[in-house]
Amino acid sequence: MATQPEELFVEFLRRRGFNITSTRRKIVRKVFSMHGHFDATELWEALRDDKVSIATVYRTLDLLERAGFVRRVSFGEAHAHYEHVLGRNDHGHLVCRRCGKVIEFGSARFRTLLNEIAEKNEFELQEAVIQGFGLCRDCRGSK
Amino acid sequence: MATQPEELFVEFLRRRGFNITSTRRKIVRKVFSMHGHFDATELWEALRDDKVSIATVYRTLDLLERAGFVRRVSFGEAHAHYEHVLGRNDHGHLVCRRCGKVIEFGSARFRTLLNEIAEKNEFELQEAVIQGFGLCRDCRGSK
DNA sequence: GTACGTGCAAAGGGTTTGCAGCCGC
DNA sequence: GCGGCTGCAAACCCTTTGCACGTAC
Repeated sequence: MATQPEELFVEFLRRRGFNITSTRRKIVRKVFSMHGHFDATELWEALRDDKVSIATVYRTLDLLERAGFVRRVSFGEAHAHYEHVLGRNDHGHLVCRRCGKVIEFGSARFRTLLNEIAEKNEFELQEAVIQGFGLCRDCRGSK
Repeated sequence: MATQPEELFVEFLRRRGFNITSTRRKIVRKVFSMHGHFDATELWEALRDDKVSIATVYRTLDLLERAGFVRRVSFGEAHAHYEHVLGRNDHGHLVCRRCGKVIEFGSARFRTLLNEIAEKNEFELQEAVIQGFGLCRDCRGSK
């Protein structure tokens, strides 16, 4: 049984009847080599040697998101950011409004609370977003 | 001392040296007559009789956001949503991915947890976003 | 060989901006 | 009257899409 992201994605494609192409392999590989968060353009630039079009980057990110390999996150900017999901625990973000730095923290306790609330509302919870906005240590002083 | 949103906003404008215009008054008034969440276009349509341009709607929303009268919220769509803030408690959202319904819940306990985490990271917390995505009661069945 | 995937360029949708005229102060 | 405010239209940016060609199967 496959455990590498690339192979897991290939399995996903096979199971769903999608073609397994070298472009898709290159993109997944790159996605999982990215540290932290990235947007579509950053990913595309990281792939410049592979001559992949930005359109295909978007299409593959969409596929990866549906497959649950990648999660779209929003840091208050207009455009989307992504993070890969495999082998990561639930976590939230503290986002600095001044320098954009993102601090992650475990969000298990938030999950528990939110599950209670979802249950009370007969809501089927699929995903939780826990984020704090403000100023990081380095930026507090230079207000 | 003013307590109506419109008068509070006028005070804010005066204090900051902005002009108090009839357009700005119309927009605040309409913002605080909106129930729940709205986007810029919905607000603009609600103002159609007042012949306000969409550009001014955006500019005034920006002003209202800086003044802390309005909060920008993201429901996973590409464009921004807003909600007014005055006289409202901290709350989070459960967003239905199928029908878009938004259920609000009190988020005081989340705040407490998040404050602890912020403190540990020497992070100055200004705002918290607590959101759950999934399926509401009505949409669970018709999956 | 057929259907799906890709690159390219153009279109799309939400948001911002430059500018000329208008209005608050 | 001056400087900020507004409407208009054009510009912007990120994202999606139509189409012709390429590639997996």
